Amino acid sequence: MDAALRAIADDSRRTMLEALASGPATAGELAALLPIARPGVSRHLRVLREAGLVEVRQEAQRRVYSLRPQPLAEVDDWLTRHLAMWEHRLDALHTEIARGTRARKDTP
Amino acid sequence: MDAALRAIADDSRRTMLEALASGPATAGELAALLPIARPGVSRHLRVLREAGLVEVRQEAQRRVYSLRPQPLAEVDDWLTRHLAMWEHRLDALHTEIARGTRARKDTP
DNA sequence: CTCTTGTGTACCCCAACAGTTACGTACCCG
DNA sequence: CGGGTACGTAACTGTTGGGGTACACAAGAG
Repeated sequence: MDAALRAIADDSRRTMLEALASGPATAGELAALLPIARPGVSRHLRVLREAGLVEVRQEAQRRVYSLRPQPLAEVDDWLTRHLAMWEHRLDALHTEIARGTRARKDTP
Repeated sequence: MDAALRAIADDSRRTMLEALASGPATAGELAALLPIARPGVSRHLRVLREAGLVEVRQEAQRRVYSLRPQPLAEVDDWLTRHLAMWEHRLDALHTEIARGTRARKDTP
């Protein structure tokens, strides 16, 4: 999950994922719509592959990449769960404060 | 949203956020439970503050940081929306493939 | 067996960043 | 007014990571 999170923290890689969302594409096609050269794209694809976010299918000389959203679903799960906890915690704090912040000084 | 995503891609900063989830804490307290020195923590806090993930309240000489989950909620939204789209897209591709991948060769 | 195409890898460069120590600053206490 | 405390910032350093160029390599085309 950590790898996936770090992977999507990069702009270029997010763009590549969004492109792959419209269907599988070869490395060259992905490179065509990015402002960076092919080798750079190749390296980005390696990161995405190692994070489990894409998978490759060798088709003659072409390497066709396709999306694999599972790891992102895990990230989403993690975020959703933690957000729920945190927001709940914050609500509790706010009502506690509303009931009187003075209590703080009584418990150093 | 981008800033928040980059911010939580870092291990130390995620740890700090999780600590803050149990209630506000001072910079020193946060530094105490991390393996890095206070100045480093201070800079991490700056990143989190600029991403809108925490807010500060000056209390005498102490600076009390508290969680502000809104930006994370935006990240979660983004992820959820895109995941829904992508998984839907993948399902469509799979059924299309099930119906016969031969069609591919007919439309070069 | 060459030649071209499509990709990945090796190597180098540079910018960004995490971490450190040293220092400045604001605040309460006496 | 000192003096200690809790921070942040400045300056420096080592490491990481993205970018490019040059090259290696597999596979179909001829």
